[in-house]
Amino acid sequence: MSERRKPYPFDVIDQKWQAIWEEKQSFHTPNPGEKDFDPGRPKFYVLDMFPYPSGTGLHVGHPEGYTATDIVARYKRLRGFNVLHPMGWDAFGLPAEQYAIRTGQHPSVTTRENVAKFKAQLKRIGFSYDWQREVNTSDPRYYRWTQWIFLKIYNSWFNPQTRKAEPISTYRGNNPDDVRLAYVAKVPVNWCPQLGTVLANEEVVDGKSEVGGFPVERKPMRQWMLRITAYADRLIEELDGLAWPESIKLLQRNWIGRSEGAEIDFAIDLGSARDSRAVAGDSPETSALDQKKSGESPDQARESRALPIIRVFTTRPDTIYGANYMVLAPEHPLVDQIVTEEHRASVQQYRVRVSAKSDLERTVLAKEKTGVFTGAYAVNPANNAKIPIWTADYVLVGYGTGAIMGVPGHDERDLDFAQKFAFPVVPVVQAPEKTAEESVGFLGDGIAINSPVIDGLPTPEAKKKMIAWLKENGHGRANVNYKLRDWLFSRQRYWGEPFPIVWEAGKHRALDENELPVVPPELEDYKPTGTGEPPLAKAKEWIRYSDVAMRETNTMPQWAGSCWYYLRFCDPQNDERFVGEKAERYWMGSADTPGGVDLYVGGIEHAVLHLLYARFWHKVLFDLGYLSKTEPFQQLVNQGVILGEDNQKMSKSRGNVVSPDEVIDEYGADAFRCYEMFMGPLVQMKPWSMRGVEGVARFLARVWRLIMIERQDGTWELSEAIREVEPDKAQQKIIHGTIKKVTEDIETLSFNTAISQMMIFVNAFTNAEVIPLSAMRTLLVLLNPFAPHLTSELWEKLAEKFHAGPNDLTSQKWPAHDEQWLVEDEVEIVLQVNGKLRDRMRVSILASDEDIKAAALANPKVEESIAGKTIHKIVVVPKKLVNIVAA
RNA sequence: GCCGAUGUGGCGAAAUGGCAGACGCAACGGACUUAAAAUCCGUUUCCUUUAAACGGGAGUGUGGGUUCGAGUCCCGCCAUCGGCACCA
Repeated sequence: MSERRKPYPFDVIDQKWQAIWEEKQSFHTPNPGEKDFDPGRPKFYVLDMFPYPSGTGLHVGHPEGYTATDIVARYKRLRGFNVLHPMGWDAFGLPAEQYAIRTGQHPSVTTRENVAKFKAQLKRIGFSYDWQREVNTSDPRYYRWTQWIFLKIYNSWFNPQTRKAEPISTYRGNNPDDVRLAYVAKVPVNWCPQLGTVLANEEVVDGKSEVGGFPVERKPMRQWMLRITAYADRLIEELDGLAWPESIKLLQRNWIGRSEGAEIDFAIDLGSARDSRAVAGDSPETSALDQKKSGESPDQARESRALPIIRVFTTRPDTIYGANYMVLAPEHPLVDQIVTEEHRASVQQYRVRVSAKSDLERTVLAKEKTGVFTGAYAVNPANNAKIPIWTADYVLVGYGTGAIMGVPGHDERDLDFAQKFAFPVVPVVQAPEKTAEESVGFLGDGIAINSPVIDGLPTPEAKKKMIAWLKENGHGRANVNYKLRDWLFSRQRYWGEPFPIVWEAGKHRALDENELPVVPPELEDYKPTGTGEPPLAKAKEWIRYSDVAMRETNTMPQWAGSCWYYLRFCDPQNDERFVGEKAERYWMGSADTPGGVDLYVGGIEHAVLHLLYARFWHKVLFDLGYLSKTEPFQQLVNQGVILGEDNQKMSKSRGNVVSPDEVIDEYGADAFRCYEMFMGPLVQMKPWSMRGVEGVARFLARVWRLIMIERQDGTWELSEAIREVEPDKAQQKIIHGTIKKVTEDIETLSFNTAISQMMIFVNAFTNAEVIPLSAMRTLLVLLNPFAPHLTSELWEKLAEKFHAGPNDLTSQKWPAHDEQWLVEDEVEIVLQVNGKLRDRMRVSILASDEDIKAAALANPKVEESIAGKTIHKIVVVPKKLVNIVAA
């Protein structure tokens, strides 16, 4: 490769301009109040999802989104905006820690090396980041504020009245620890033995860890949780005003999984509950998770003092007359209380069997329903029928109340279960145009039947009336449930933010803000303990906070740092505040939008992880008065995955990974950037092609040779063809057409077609004997965001010779197109007969519809086609076509 | 199973309801060259007529529909990809 002569000296040019930008700090953006800040310009905040600096360096997928945002950033600067375009490092994370486990090298050392490598690679591509704003989540000056935000969350609660987070001091209840937005709970969590840590639901895919693909088990552990469920409704509602892809909004809505329905209380039938202890139990334990809620409901206090009840959640209260059995999740705490002696052994056996199953076996792989009878019975409050209570693992302890009423007539799963265990099946909703019998298995809305209270009512009304009836009679109430669970926020890791928390006499307590940052101790051994105890527990000195207090030894998940980095970019050096008020208001306070970052580009893999977590933190900080907007990201764009040349996902094992370095070595940074954008629409998945890079490189070389010609000795000089002349009419048309198209295309992120248009421009000038200087200067500005090195060099060359303005392209103005050059005096009109193309003709733009009709009918090809037919209609579309309908 | 996205030449793709295939790749032909590379010019959806040219027909996964006119809008189906997945 190396011997092939370069089509233009991109290697020299790239280095030269990167050095100039670095030296002049061309892309540094001052904050309000700082030197050189221009308040007269509008602001634009364009952000990339910052990378985890892995040891393997960048592949060509990373810079796809980065190139898109860089083009927008450079374009907006040329349009006179103050542009915030930063980059940083999501630097806490597993690989550095695992490397440390293998080698003993401190993760901070590995991280520093990887960051240096990433940064060098990004700089080679010529991105116009403001490197003075670089942040690193593993830097104590950064994570000090991550810990500070945690304290804010810890010291807040969600007031359901105001629907906002408020300082915990405003809470009037007895125990603030019950309502904090950060709390400790012993719950079944996703424990991954291989990784030695627990994981959030969002990090578990098909029962395996998202990182590494190791099996994950359910295990009850004491962990830190963040009360994201308090924000479930707002996280759904406040998506509405955002310019995000509908598919991502939908993904988030589905993940939150709001469903409206009712809670219904089923009394346990005393006649069958032989174990007197169960009946005598005075704790109205009704739900595995929502005890607090039920404890507050007024109608329950009245009736359940003496009797245990089973509370279920259903979205179909209108089907209650069809409920002829109940199921408790195997983990449901009431199972032990209600099971009869006769069935205790089989229930116990069943529970053991279930607990040995992985999530995968319990869900995806479960082909047949399983379950056992508890021996106990409940009473259906609608018809007082005595119905058996079973336990079965198709009911999940983590959703709703962990118990259901079985309605085999109108629920697929219940029908499966009923068929397997031979329960009767009663239709209670009649499907449209079906008989009652045929309505078994019908899941949609119909008419209530066999249901005295609501007979004849259509489903929506039947639901309402049934809920009202249940409420009136003290058997239930309307309720909303979510799939979203609270966010499991602690990890058993070394390389993460320590919690600013100490434990004293079994209770947690927040450290004071001025004790931050809490820096992790040096360790010799970073290995997970394997017991679920975090590695920090090994630092015996460090964990002793005082004679009576011990430090929390869990660390925060990697998401913590990325939850607010976009805020820190606004004011990264601030040691007084997580972000200065003025800077936050300026960069994050866009007028008339709910969000602050104007354009956020990144991978779709964060649709329900980072993007949900960051929105949650943002709302808490907004509620507490620290931020200007309710949402962090106004416009979101997901770039498509770049596949290998073999159309497969890029991976080391397939050997199809392309590194930006090899591409830049051979074709230069500008060709790399342009190809990334020319491949196809930004959001689309598309395969890499080295041939394609070559094509784009040829285009850039043609631009070079429009302006430069090669001497005998192989050096380049400015072409004599460039003259200070006015472009002719045809040239004006293409110049202004290109200005218009490229401008519109950048605004809509259609970079591929913008490049196509510039190719057309260049092709049009390629063999011109005289090339107007102004045309070239326009082209260089338009192409600059895409190919900044090449255009800067050529701009300078032209400026030197023609003494035309400053020789720095970055201080130029984006051109505006002039519509007068785009209007034509004559247009081509398409002639159709019955919608089929027959001929074309040129007519004056001033021709009337009548003129055009007459000319069309006089056209010989048209005459031929309509010969012997009757004309029914003639459609004239001005400047476009004539369609003659004839038969 | 449910939800969503996408189906256009040999390939990446383009097309406010109005000339399908812009632009690029690959391929083929030509110019330049002793030769090659590079560069420049041209051809290139498929079928078909013809000695050749001019022609003719079909065509955007598939079947319908709306419309003077559909790649584009509507309904059904098929395929691929992605998400969720016993969520009551």
